[in-house]
Order: sequence, then structure tokens, then C-alpha cells
Amino acid sequence: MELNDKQIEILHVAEKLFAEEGFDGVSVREIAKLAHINIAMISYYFGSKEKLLESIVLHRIGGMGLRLENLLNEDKDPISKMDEIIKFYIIQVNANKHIHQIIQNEIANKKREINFESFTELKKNNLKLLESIVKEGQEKGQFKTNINVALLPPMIIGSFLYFNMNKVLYADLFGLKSEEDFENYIKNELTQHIQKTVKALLTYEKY
Amino acid sequence: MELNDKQIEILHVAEKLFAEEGFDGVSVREIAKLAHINIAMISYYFGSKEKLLESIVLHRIGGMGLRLENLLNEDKDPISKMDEIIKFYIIQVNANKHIHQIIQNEIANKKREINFESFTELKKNNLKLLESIVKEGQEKGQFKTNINVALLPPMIIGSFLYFNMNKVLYADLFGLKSEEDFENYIKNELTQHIQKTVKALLTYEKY
Amino acid sequence: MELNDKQIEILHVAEKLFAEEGFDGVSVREIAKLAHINIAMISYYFGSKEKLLESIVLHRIGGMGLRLENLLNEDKDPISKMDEIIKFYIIQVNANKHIHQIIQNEIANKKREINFESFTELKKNNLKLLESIVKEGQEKGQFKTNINVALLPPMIIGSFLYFNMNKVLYADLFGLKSEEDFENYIKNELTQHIQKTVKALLTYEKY
Amino acid sequence: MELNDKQIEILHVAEKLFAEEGFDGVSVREIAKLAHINIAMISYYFGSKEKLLESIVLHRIGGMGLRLENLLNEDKDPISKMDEIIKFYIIQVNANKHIHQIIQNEIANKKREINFESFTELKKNNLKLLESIVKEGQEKGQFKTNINVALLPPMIIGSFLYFNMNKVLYADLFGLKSEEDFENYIKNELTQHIQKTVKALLTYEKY
DNA sequence: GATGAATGAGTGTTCATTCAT
DNA sequence: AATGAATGAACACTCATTCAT
Repeated sequence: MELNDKQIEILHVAEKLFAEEGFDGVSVREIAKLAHINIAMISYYFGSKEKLLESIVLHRIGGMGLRLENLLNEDKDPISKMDEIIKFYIIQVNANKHIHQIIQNEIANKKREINFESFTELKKNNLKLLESIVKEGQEKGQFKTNINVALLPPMIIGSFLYFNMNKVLYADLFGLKSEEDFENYIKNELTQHIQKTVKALLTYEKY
Repeated sequence: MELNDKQIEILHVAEKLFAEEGFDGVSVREIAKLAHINIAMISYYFGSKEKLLESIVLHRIGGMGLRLENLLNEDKDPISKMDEIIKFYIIQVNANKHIHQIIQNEIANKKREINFESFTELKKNNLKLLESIVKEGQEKGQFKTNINVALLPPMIIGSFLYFNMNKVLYADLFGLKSEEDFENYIKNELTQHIQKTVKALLTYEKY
Repeated sequence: MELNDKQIEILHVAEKLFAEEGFDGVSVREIAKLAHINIAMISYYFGSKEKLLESIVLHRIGGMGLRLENLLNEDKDPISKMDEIIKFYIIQVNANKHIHQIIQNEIANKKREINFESFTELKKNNLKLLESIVKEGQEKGQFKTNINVALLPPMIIGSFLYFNMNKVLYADLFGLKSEEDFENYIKNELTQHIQKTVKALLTYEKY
Repeated sequence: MELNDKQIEILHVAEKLFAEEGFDGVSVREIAKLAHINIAMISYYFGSKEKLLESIVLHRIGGMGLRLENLLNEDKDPISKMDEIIKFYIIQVNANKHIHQIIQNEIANKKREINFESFTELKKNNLKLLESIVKEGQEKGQFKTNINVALLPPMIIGSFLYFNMNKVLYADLFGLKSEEDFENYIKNELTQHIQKTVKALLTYEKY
């Protein structure tokens, strides 16, 4: 689907609003107003409000094509690769906060049947990359063998999402006064904490 | 606030619907229909749709008063206590899936200003318990010292929530055919995975 | 109809509210709240909201029984009597502003069919008194003969009502800053103006 | 604001209904039904029911721009001018009975805060014209000097309004069987009565 | 005699979408 | 290709009244 400038503008405005107020919490009037377009345009361009949501998802995922593949081929040890991939996960989810918020809401939502297959595919691909890195680490004897790799993304992304959802609480706990402080905490402390946790798990001896 | 049977019935029906379809995705008509009551009753009993949501939250949190305190006083080693507390976290969040779903959505939602202070208090209390266990473990030399305890709940709850939100994906990956299978996986594999991860982090040597 | 204290309290509260916000602009809940009684009491005591209005009218008119008759028998000249009766008219309408406001609204209102016969009777009686005074004045040669007495009350009461309805405008024009100022203006200037006008008409030579 | 035919149709229907049954006594459904339009149109065209009322007022007042100014410049004596202006007042208020009824109700009503400034301006302008005529008459020695001109409109309009509000009573008293009879009585007897009264006051000697 | 609980009908407003142009 | 006008359906909420107690 070819999208013109106005259409992309609509997608961006709608994405922000859907993330902030939920699909049902936003009216097409609001979107039209903020995007400076006629109300009828949304139905006209995308068919319906629901199809607009699908377009947002497709548009975003299309732009998320992972450049993770490169990591694999580089000449680094698996632990560095794991650090990189975790950092990448967090940066990516953080950069696409809005669409993640929307998708998580919609997946939980039984009301609409929106096709998130492409998103699932993306997750599966990412999982394969993770698996290959873990495997490499195991072959090199750096990682333990009894690792359930599929449960790593829930830990990585879940930690981030939960941290983010409880922004007010954690900003309070850690004295993060500005948006920038919060972003920096994610970029540094939180990322390192998750990296450390994953490495601990992967190299963990006892029990 | 004293609640009669019908009011509690409404709360339960509304809780389920709000979790499944979002606050804005549910009409009071739907709630009234499923709860077999007159539409006017919702305003009559709770004042408004928003106040109904607040009542749901209060009602649930009131019943969530943690019995974690007992764990602390028992004569177990910190590692067992940590296992217990993680198990407890997951059981509790799982049992209160709906309200967690609702609250997470609403916290992210800029539209409504609902008072979740009691929920935040609960989180802070739980955090204190975690801290005392970690401290105990550190004093006994079992846990490392550089632990950011506040980031443990995001990991524990976040992992569970993300796993749960992507039910379809993980049911597919792990061949979980029934709801029961899924619940069992959470109860066993996922819980153990998280316990293992936390213990790894707490006792982790290198880096 | 015997009325107990609570019922009279309801009548007074309702009268004020009906006058200020119109019959349809007031809910029985508001009345019940301000009168500190249960909502059901209004239907219970008066039958319905409409019947409450009728009760208000009857209650007020019952208490308005004119003591104008005395004026006629007194040994004053017709001009003084006319001054007295005009003063009386204005005082009475002013003292019963609320019910007059209500009745004027309701008479204009095609919706409800409320029996204002007693009110009409009152008007007719007052008119007879006016006629006898005018007749007396005519017989004594003080008043002209071609007087349409029935059009005097519209002038007297109409002037007052219009003045009162446009309170803001006239308070502004005449620099009446307080409620008291306004009341005094009615009691003095306006009353005298109307008295003067009526006397002018009654004794007017030309045309 | 440009109004199309349908919008004007709505204004007229609503004006009539508001006058007859009061603002709160009319539902938008009734208006929509009588105006043969969709309910949503009222919000769509005017924003809300209250704004519809404001539109009615503005629309009417816009069309009421007095052509009284011409009277002043004509080469007639002040008494004829006064007769003309009174006639004009009554014709105008009578022709705009509905809006006058509405506005008088709403001015008395504490509930809504509708801007009647334009209406007040109109009144003040009319008052100025009256004042200039009276002054002219005084300068020519035809009118007395101690005249409170601001109290003339209450007398003129108030008399008419009260007469009109008590239509049933006066139709009975004067044997006015048809609407036409009533209109004629206003046009002739009532108008002359008021003219006579005003002239009496203006030229009145004694007291 | 008095009332808290309850309700069906109705309120004004907003919704996503359609249609003629 | 694009849009202003329009709409039926749905929205949350309030209404006056009833009724069991």
C-alpha cells in the first residue's frame, strides 16, 4: 500500500492518540482534527477506524525490520552479542513505545480481530536470533545448557514495559524528575540491570 | 462502602469486561445486560461508569492485602523465602489478572484521572518486604550486595504479564493446547524460570 | 387539605425553585434534597410533581385573600383609595413574586393543564373593587367617564413585572447597587410613578 | 453566522416550542420531529440545545433592528411621534411574542447563563429614542418636565405582556371569541389605551 | 405513615460512517 | 480525488414514579 504524506500524518497522529487513550477512547473526529484533515478522509483512505489501526501496525512493523542479523555475523563473543541484542530490544521497544502499547492492549482485547501475524512473525524471527546466539555461547562453553530461550524476551521486554507503565512510581522511587532523566535511566541502569540478569541466568551455576 | 450481592455481581461482570475490552470499549448497557440488572442501577449504585471502575479497583485491592508478612518471620533461608515470594507474586497477579490488565491500561491512559494510590501503596509495601529478604540474604552472605531490588518486581511481574499478553504465541511455541495447560505452564515452568533468574542475579558472581 | 410542617416546608422550597428555574427545570430530587426529605415523599404527599405545583398555587392564593374590601368602606376620597390600592397591588405582587412568576409561566405554558380558576377569581374580585372605586370617583366628578378599568391591572402589575424581570437593566440604569436599593426603588419611585400614571389617566382632560 | 433554510426552519420550530412549553419543557427530539430533521442535526448545526436557544435570540434580534429612527426625523409633533412609537412597540413585541416570552422566562431563570446583551442594547437604544422625543416635547412645552422616561417601556410593554399572558381572562371579560378578535383588540383598544395613558402622564397637570 | 430500593422511559450528546457532489 | 453535510445508532446519565416493607 502506497501512502501519501497526508496518510502518513494521519497514521502518526492516530498512533499517538491510540497509545495514549486506547482505541475506543479516541474518536475519528479527534484524529481528523489533530491531523488537520476532513473527518471523512479516515474512512476514505483506510476504509474504517479499525482498518486505520491495522494500517498503523503494518506501517510500523514494516519499518521495524530488524538489523539484528548483522550482530550474529560479527566477530564478537556471545556475551557481547547478548548485551547488544538486549540493548537493541530495549531501544527498539522504547522507540516504538506507542505501537507496543497499542498492540499489547489490542492483543488482550477480545473485541476486535486484528491481524497481528506480521508482528508475531517478527517476534519469532527475533527469537531465532536469540537462540542462535545462545547456542553459540553454549557451544563455546560460556553459557549453561538448560536455558529456555523463549522465556528471555518476556523477561527483557516485560521488565521494560512494566517499568514504563509504572513510570510515576519509578520516577518517584529513583528521583527521576524529567522525561530526560527517565529516558536516561532506561538507557543506562535498566538496560544494564537486564543485561546483568540475563548473563547471570545464562552463566548461572548452582541449583 | 458496604456492597450487596447485586453490587458485587456488577463489579465482577464489569471487571471481566473492562479487562477484556477496555474501559471505553464497554458500555454500561453491556454490563447491565450481563449482570442482569437495569441500566440505571449502575449510576444508582456507583454514581457513574468511572466511579464503577474505581469501585472495582478498591474492591479488588481491598481483598489483595498481602499475607506476605508471614514469609518474613518464618524460619527459612532467604533463598527459599525468595522462591516463595516470587511464587506468591505470580499466583497473585495471575489470580487478579483482570484487575491488573485494567489498571495497567488505565495507568497508561492519559484520559481518566483515577486514584490508584492504594495500588501504589501496595506495590511499595511489597517492595519493602522484598528488600528485607534481600538484606537478610546479604547479611547471611548468600546474596551479592549490588542488587537494585526495585527492579525485581518489573522483572517478575513484567515477565508474567508479557507472557500472558502473548498467550497465543507462547501456547503455540510450547504446544499448550488448553487453558489448563497454559495455567500449568505458568504455575510450573514460568514460575521456576523466574525463580531461577532471580536467584542467579542475586548470587551471580562475575561482572 | 390539611398540611403538616414538612409538607409546608416542601411547598416553600418547591415554590422558590419553580420560580427560579421553571417547573421543568427543577427535579423532584432537588426539591427533596433542599427540603431535607425523602424523594418518595413528594409523590406520597402530593401525588405527583404536577399536583405539587397545584398545591403550591392553592396554598399561596389561600393566603392571599385580599383585605382590599376595607379600603372601600373607609372614609377617604377616591384618589387616595386609588393610591392605596395601587400600593397594595404592588406590595402584594412583590411579596408573592415567586408564585406570580410561576403562574405567569404556567399560564403561558400549553403543556400542563393546571387549574388556576381560584387565581382568576381573585383577579376578577380585585377588578370589581377597582371598578367600584373608579365609579365612586366618577360619581364625585373627580374621574373621567371613559375609563376601561379592566386595563388598569395590566398597567399596574405589568409595569411592575416587566421592571422586575429586567432587574439587571434597571438596577444599572438607576444605579441600584443592592437588593435593598432595588426594593426601595420599587416601594418609592416605581409605585409613585404608577400611581401618578393612573391618576393622570383617570383625571386626564384632552383627547 | 449564515443560516440555511433547514436551520431557519429549526429556529422557528424551536422558538415556538420554547415559548409555549419553556426551554426545559421541550426535548430536542420534539423539535427534531416537528422540524422534520434528524435529532443529531441540532447538535450538528448549533452545538447544543442551549446554543440553539442563543441562536434563536440572535436571529430574532438581528431581524428586530428598529426602524424607529425614522420617526424622529419626521416632521410631526411629539405627541404624534409618541403615538407612533407606542404603536410600534406593541406591534413589534406582539409580532415577536414568542421570543419575548422566551427571553422573559430565561432572564428570570437562574439556571442558564445566556448572553442577552444584544437584547439589552436594543432596549437601551429604544430608550434613547424615547428620551429624545420626550425632550423634544418638553422643549416645545407640550410635555411636563418631571418625566421618568425609563419607566415608560415597563408600562407600555408590561401592560401588553400582562394582557397577553392573561389572554383567557381578558378574552372572557371583553367577549373576544377568536384569535382575530383578540389581535384586533390589541391593535385598537389596548394600543389606544396605552397611548392615552402615556399622553395623560406626559401632559398631566395636577399632583 | 414513611422510605430505601428500584425501574422503564426519557434526556442531550457523540459516534463512525455514508453519500451527493 | 476529495469533502461538507448528514444520519441512525449508540452513548452515559437522569427522570418521576412505584413498591415492598
